Amino acid sequence: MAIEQAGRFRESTKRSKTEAAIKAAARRVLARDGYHNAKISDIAEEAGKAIGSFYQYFRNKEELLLALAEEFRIAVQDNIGAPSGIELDPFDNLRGVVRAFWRAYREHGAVAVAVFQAAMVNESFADMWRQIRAQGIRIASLRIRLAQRRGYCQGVDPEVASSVLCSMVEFSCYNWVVANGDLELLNRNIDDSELVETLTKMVVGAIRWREDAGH
Amino acid sequence: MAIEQAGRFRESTKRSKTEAAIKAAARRVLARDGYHNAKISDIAEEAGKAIGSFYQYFRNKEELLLALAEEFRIAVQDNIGAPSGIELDPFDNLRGVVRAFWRAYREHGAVAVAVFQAAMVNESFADMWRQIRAQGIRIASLRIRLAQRRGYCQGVDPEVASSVLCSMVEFSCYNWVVANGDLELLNRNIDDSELVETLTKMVVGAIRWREDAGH
Amino acid sequence: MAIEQAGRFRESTKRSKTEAAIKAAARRVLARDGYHNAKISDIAEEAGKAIGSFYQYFRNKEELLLALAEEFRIAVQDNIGAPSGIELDPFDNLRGVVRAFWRAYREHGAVAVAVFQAAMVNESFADMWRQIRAQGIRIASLRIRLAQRRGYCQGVDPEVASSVLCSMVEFSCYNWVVANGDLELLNRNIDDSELVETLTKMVVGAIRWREDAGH
Amino acid sequence: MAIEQAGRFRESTKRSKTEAAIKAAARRVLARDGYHNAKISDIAEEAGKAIGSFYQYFRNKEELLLALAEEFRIAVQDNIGAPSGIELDPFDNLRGVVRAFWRAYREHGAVAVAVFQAAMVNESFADMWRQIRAQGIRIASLRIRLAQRRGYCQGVDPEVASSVLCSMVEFSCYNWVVANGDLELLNRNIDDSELVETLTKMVVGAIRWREDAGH
DNA sequence: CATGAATGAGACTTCATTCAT
DNA sequence: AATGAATGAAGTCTCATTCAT
Repeated sequence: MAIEQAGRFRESTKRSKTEAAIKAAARRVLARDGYHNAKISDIAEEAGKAIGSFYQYFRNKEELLLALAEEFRIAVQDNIGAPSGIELDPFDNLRGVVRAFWRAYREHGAVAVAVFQAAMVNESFADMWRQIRAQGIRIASLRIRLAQRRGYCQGVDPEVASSVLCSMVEFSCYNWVVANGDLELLNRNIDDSELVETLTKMVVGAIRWREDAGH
Repeated sequence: MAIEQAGRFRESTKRSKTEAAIKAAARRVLARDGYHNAKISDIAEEAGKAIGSFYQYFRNKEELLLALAEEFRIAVQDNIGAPSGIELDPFDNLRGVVRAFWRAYREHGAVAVAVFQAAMVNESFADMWRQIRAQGIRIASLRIRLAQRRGYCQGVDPEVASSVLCSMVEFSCYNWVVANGDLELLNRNIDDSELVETLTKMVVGAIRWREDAGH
Repeated sequence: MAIEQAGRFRESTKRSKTEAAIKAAARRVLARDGYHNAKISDIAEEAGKAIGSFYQYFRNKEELLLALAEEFRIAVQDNIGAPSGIELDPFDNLRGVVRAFWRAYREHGAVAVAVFQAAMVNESFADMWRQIRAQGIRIASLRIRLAQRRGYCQGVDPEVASSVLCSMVEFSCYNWVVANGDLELLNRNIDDSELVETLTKMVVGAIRWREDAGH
Repeated sequence: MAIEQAGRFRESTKRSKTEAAIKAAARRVLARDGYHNAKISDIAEEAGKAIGSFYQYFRNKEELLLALAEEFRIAVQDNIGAPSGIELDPFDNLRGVVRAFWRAYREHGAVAVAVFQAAMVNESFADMWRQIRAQGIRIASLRIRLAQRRGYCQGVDPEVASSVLCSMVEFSCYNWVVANGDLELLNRNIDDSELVETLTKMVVGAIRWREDAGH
């Protein structure tokens, strides 16, 4: 029985090893070629496996991306979710969220972009994309309401403002993290921390204003 | 000679008529199907022309998009660039830019998105995309420098801040204008003017802050 | 205008020529390899066309067979339908039907068999097959009712008897016409007319009996 | 030695158990999906065995079907062949044969159909099919000769007539037994015994006629 | 013997592009 | 210039078969 268990264990290890190899290869190919240019055969080759092996684990490219996206979603949640003490100052809290998002993007950016690309062409990914965004918008809108109770950013709809906030963070990360974003443009060496710092300040600024503040 | 000129005129008119028909059809198909799903044959059919006619005017889909993008760039410039009196208050000025961008996006959104999609897959479009962004970043960074001279948003790099600003505007527009952005999410009837209003307030807020402002 | 018409005529001629070439090639390949072994590429090659040309005319193998089957159905109708004077002696009439069916099978056998093969695997062809059979059963059952009114084959259901009759004719034709049926078995030179003659006699015999006839 | 024998016995029992499970599963899958759609993996799964186990007992799908077909042939022989008292009236005798065939078909129809399907595509199965038919034709031709000696069905070749007879029986059984034959068509509840009864009457009628019988 | 992951040949299908009319 | 049939490269996916455990 010990042998049988060992056998099973070894087998399932082999199975998950191959799957992991394919996923890892997929992330690399996705990062390199983008979702639309990523061919199954390239992914298999990158993984050092036969094409058929891909289909042992995923029905097609969509299902693969679905699996990767799930991992991304979990990563974001793990980074953001847990310590988001609502008891904190809403601005400090937002700073934490931005940093967490940036970190997740740094690691899983290729997948996030791939989902985004797929969403442009495929309705089920468009849905997933909206879900992910909705999650972010909900989180941010809570902070905005808190800020409003303290007298800030009066007269704007919290969800709309939250949508803007998310766009700001997401797309900044996209343009900085993903292939040759604006950094090349800026032609200067600006390190991660400065980017996040500035982004955070502006996120906070975008909701920490009062109508009556003089110019 | 008069006849010849008339002939040429008629010819070029006819030529540009077919070309215009194809471009118009392309815009519709792009809006409907996205760049990657837009087939040459679909565009030709939508234009009521034969496939061969497409190749009479464009070498391939890229060239077509290049032409459309050029029109988009001009439209944005016409709306924003020229008369943007730098003499104005930088915040009022930014408000104008945001509104202009929104208007351009409303009209040419499909093309903008198509260029964006193409940029994810094709290096030459990625370059074009960066150019377009650079244009926007340069414009915004001027306003930020002005604001900084008045004591606002000290301690941030104007180009980085400008990059964030552009991301905020572009991606908000993207998510609102393009197919079922966040609006569906919000599940509420929010009209254009409120969206732009909020976006503008936040854009301004994002740079109109002082470190010493108490909570 | 004459030129335009000529052009159109020439073009449409070209179009239908290619389609006809593919259909003819398909019939040959179907006869040679059977439905399941017939590859699109083989058909295209046999027609001297590129694979892509096949798809210009048929969405897939099913649609091709559908078209061929329609021609078969029409051929059978043309051979049988028209002169089936119900005023004739029912037995003479049946003889004519058998001969007509045999002739149709001789010419379109490969298609008939292909439909039959496809019907074993594909529900929509199974339906078509049942339709074709139903047509035959209806025709035969009329003759059987006539025969019954004259006192023959009492006590059997006309539709069931008709089903048997059709099976007899169809499957005899199948086994004789299609690749090396029973003829090889018989190892003798038996010509068409004797086969049809015997088949006809037995078809007639199968319904021209009376219960009271002594052994 | 006793132990060794016991071991062998147990082994061979186990062996045949797995083999039997696969065969039984194959019959079910064949009935459900047809020969061409029946995948090895489906059969293995249906048997609750691993794919590899299939190859322990059969070299491929053909060999499996060969084995099943052999069982079918034996079943038909057992039902018909052996004790078919030639001393009986040839018509009574034919009735018995028809009933026997119908019974065999009812039980092993799926295999018979599978062999038939395979014969359409595969020369070695075509051979087997002809052998099986030849067997039936030989049996029936004997009865026909007997009938001819008594003055019936003069002027027809006994083998050809026998071929027709076999086609009638086989294909009627096929159309009635196999998925949604003509029964659906008839749209009526007709039970087995009536079908066999009618089939038998017509088989007999098909050879029990005299040229001189008046209309 | 049993297992089932790995393999890759082979079939299908799409679509950008060409070219003869 | 306009047309659209013809083309075939390239990608997707299936499934019989092998082989290491």
